[in-house]
Formats: sequence, structure tokens, C-alpha cells
Amino acid sequence: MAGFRLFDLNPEQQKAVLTTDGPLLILAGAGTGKTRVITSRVAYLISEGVSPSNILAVTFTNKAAKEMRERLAAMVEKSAASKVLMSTFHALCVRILRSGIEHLGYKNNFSIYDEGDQLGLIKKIITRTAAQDEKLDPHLAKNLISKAKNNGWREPAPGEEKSLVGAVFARYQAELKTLNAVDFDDLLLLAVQLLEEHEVVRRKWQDRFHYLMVDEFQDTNRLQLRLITQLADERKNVAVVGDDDQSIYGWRGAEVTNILEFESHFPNPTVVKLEQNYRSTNAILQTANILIRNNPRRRVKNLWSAQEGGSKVRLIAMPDDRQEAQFIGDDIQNLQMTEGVKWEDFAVLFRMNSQIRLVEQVLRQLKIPYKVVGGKSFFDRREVKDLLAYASCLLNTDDDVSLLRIINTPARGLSPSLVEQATAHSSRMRSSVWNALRDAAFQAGLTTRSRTAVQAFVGLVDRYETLLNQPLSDQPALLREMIEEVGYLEDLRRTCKTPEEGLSRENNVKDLLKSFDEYGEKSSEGLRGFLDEMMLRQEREEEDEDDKGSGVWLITLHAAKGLEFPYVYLAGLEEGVIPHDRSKMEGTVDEERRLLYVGITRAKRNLAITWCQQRIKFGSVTPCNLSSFAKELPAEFVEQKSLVQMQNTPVSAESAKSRFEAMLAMISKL
DNA sequence: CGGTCTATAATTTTT
DNA sequence: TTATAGACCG
Repeated sequence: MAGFRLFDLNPEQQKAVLTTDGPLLILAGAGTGKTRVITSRVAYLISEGVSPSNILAVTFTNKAAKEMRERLAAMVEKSAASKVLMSTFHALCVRILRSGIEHLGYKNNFSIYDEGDQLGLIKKIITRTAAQDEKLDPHLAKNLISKAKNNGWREPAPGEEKSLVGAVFARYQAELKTLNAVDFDDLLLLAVQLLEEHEVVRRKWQDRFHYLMVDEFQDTNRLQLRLITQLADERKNVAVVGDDDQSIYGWRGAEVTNILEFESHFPNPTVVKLEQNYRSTNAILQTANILIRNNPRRRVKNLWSAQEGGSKVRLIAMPDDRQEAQFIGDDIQNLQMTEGVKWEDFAVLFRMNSQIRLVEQVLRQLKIPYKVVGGKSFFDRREVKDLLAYASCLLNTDDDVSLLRIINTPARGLSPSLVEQATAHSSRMRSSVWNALRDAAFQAGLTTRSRTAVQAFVGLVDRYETLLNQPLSDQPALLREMIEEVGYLEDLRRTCKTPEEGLSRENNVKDLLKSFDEYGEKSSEGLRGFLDEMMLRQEREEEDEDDKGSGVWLITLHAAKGLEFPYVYLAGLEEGVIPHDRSKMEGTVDEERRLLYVGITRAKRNLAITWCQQRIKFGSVTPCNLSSFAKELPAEFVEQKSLVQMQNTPVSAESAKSRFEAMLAMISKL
């Protein structure tokens, strides 16, 4: 326990830490030590005698929550640190709902549906709801429903009920309730409803938390603000930390106005601006500052850095995207060789995933290790979803989506047509498929063979459900046993095309079972808690362990938020890429500017921005123009050149470093 | 029913 | 160019 030392913080940071009571708005610019301030503030509260269990810190991602927990653990006593609740919005809502959702007519063993489950259910409802000539894209429907829910709608808006989307929305919500399931949006929506409508519950939670802290406040949506408002009692000890200039998630419901109009939600707040940046050189920082000044409606900030000077930002014109990629690869290799920069100190930032490919190819050719951030989720994997579905069924047999997923996996004589009959019967009964399967009237209409199969399945689930619910049952062992009994692994192996694929899938299953074992050892929440955690932890599987540790980062601007790198390349500063063509139609050019701002402020000491005169789009060569944002960059800190120019520069026989210096000298003469 | 073909569209992504 | 969805055919 290193403790925390106030005198390590700058005056503004200190003010943020020492202001404990009443609403507090901490405007934390990029690289100004935000996490440090939050954790120090928690440590300070504890040192002032606040009970750790009365403190709540909310974040967006599990990663952020974890990092905060770790940092806090280094500052205060372990026992105290573990009592502070540091949680994501969604995990907090699960907690609230598990202990009170019955007020809303759900059972507290509700299942949590992820996007895939959600989509499946919506598809089913669309086919049942749409007339012959009507069509509705399930993805579109899902997005619309999600948007509506994030704006607080629990049912279609008046006038919307008769439209197809409206009808699907209404049925979808009703169906979820029958299945005793909630989707990610419901977690927030229902938690807010519960707190707003049930005073007992609200009191209980207000009583629990006396000090609230919210990270990345610029990313909160309406529901999240309402949740915070409900949790804050008359004490209003709400400290929010954020940076409106880094609000880049408007398209998924984030309301910048939450931070811009903080005063109207929490009157008379203390406002602290953190403007000293500890990350970048002034050249980089001023470039970012001057760019972002072009945005209307923002909290004016002026970031500064004690790291005077620094090399200018390079803005380089490239003939085309291939040469852009080649340049980036060469430049990285050069710097690595001449200056010994580590691979993981380089990052290449992109507006779109599709841009990544070319650079990836070049790096592969140059044998430069790299890692692409993003990509396939562990949870999209069939076998993982299957296993979680088995678990979910045991805990909530009414969970149709999970039940249907595993009902004939592995094959056990429950054919799709039989399942279809069961589903139809469940609709008639207005009940779950599980209840339909057990219904005598349903079974009576089946062939002997089908009936036997149904009864066997019902028996199986019943048996394990009972075992699992016995106090002191060894749940991880039971799940394992069930998987074994149904012959899941054999089936998995059989359905894989290659033995390698089979092996890797099998390992995924084993890993999952193992992590359940481990979870069981450190937690008493059992399978329920484990499943909740798995559902809410859909994080990408990267940097986890193994070899992937080191390498050049290839990453989108969005995914790069919160990260920092000594050497940054920002590829594709073209009109249409950033700002993206779409943004002009949608009127979100400001957000694109913020996105560029986020990109620039990722760089610690070196930033190269490139753009192409032409680029291959959708297979054909398309001419491109320099982004309109380029005009907004300050000439004082940005040097413009072109690849051709650089290639024509006379090259000495000396090292690349002196070549670079010669170039600098030459440019300063111009 | 399942595989193959053709039309279509094309940011950003966490929980 | 490439991914995906729906149509179409064996």
C-alpha cells in the first residue's frame, strides 16, 4: 500500500480531490491524469472517514473498472479498497435488478440477452408480425428499439404502435417479460424504472451510496443520467469526470448535453478544469487545441504541457493508399532500427476498419509484429454461446432463446419441425417453450417417438436444475457433468471441418469451464453470478495473455480513446474519410472533429498524419481531397510535405537520424 | 433442405 | 473489393 500523496497532484487535481461534497464537475482534458484523480479522490474520502462501502464509482467498460480497482488497491488498505463498488453501469444495474426486479413483474432469476439473442428474438417476432408484403430489417429494428429504449421508452411512442416497428417493439418487450429475460438496454431502463417508481428500493440504494463518481461522463446517455440522478439523494454528492471534446459516441446514444448542461441537472456544482497535460509535447497539444476550437458548443479548455517544443506534426501527402501504407511501414521500421523504439510504442490510427488491411499487409511483408485491436469476440463463438445457453436454461427454464439454442444440440431427436410445434404451442399458451414442452396437451399430440425425446429432454433439464438448486451443490462440477452426459464435446468435434478447429473450440469450452471453477472459488454468487459476469463481459479477446503482447497497434480512432502511444500515425486525413461522408448528411461533423482531436491527443511525442491523392474504394480507384480539417491545423506546429518531395531529398550516407535532421534543417530554411 | 448464385451496400462499438 | 442476405435450383 503506497498510500496517496496530495502533494503529488497539481493544484487543480487537488481541488478535484478535496472537493468531496455537493455536485462536482471535473473537466478532464486528454492526458490530464483523470484516473489518478478519481482514485485519489476515493482514497481521500476513505482517509476522511467515509465508509468505503458508501462509495460508488461507475465506468463504461470493465477494463476501466478493473484499472480503477487496481489503482485504488495500491493506495488504500486492501480490505477498504474491496468494499468500494467500482462497477460498470450495466453491472450496477444487474445488481439493482437482481434485488428488486420482482416489483416490475419479472423474476429475479432473469436471463440477460446479448445482441445476438436480441436479434434472434426480433427476427422471430418480425416473421410472426409482418404481413406478407411487409419487410423489416431485423438489424434496423433492433437499432430503432434500442434507441427508443435508451431514450426511456418502454413501449412504442403514441402513434407508433400501429407501424410495424412499433408493433414489433411492443411484442418484443412483452415476449422478453414472458421469457423472464432482459436485454442490455433493459438493464438500464428497468433499473431506472425500479428506482423511479419504487421509493423503498430507491431509498435503499440512496442509503447505500453517499458518494457517487462517474467516469467518462461525456459518454452517458439519458438513461444513465437518470440513473445517477435517482441514486443521488438530497446530499447530491455526485462527482462526474469527463471531456466534452472527447465525446465520440453520439451515434450510439451518448448525450454531450449531459456534460454541457451539467448545471441544469445538478445545480451549483463546483467546476474544476484539469488542463495540464502530462502526455504530449506542446507541438502536438497545440495542434489539437487549435483544431478543437472550431467546435461550437463546448466547454472551453486550454491544454498545456510542460514538455516544451517537440518535433512538429507531419502532414504528408501520399500519391495513393498503397504508398501511404508502405510509408508508414518503412517509417516505423526506420525508427525502430535507428532509435530502438519498441514495436508497441507505435500506433497507426484509422477512421475505418477497412483502412487497416493495407497497412497490415505491409507490416507482414516487413516482418514487423502488429496487433489489430477489435475483431472477433470470444462470445460470438458458437461453443461458448452453447455452453452459456445450457447454463442459462438451468437457471431460468423460461429463457426460450437459450432453450431453443440447445434443445437439439447435440441432436437428441427434437427435430426443427417438432421445435416449431412447441414454439407455436407456447404462443397459444402465452407461455414459455419450456412450459409448452411439459404441457400434457402438447405431448398428447406427438408421436410416441417424439414424446419420448421430449420427455427425455425435460427430464434432463429438470434433473440438473434440481441438483443445481440444492444448497452447497458443486455447480461447476454439475455443469461439467451435464455437458459430459449430453456428449457435447464429441458433437462439437464431429461438426468441425478441421481437427485444429475442433481442438480450438474444445479448448474454449474447457477454458470456460475452468474459469467457472475459478469463479466458484472466489465468489459465492454461483452460476448466476458467473453468467452475469460473462454476459456483461463481452470484451474483445486480445492482449489477454500470450504472444500477442508486443507489436505495432493497428486501431480505429474510436478504439484508441483512452490509450496513448509515443509514435502515432494517423492515416487517411481525407474529405469523406474524416469527416466521414455520412457525417455530413447526419450533421455530425463536430463529432468527427472530436474524433480527430482524440486521435491527435493519443500521441506522446511524434505524430504523422497522412492523406492520399487517390485511394481504392470498393475496388476502384477514387480521387481524394485533403480533409477540410487540415485547414484548421496550425502551420506553426504542423509541417506539410509530400512523399514525392521527401523521396527527392538528397540522402547522405549517414544514418536515417541525421537524414531526418538534415531534412528538418532544410525545411526550416524554406 | 442445402448449397450456390446474384444483388446490394458499404463508419465508428461497449454492455 | 468483400460481406451478407435473399433468391433460386438440384
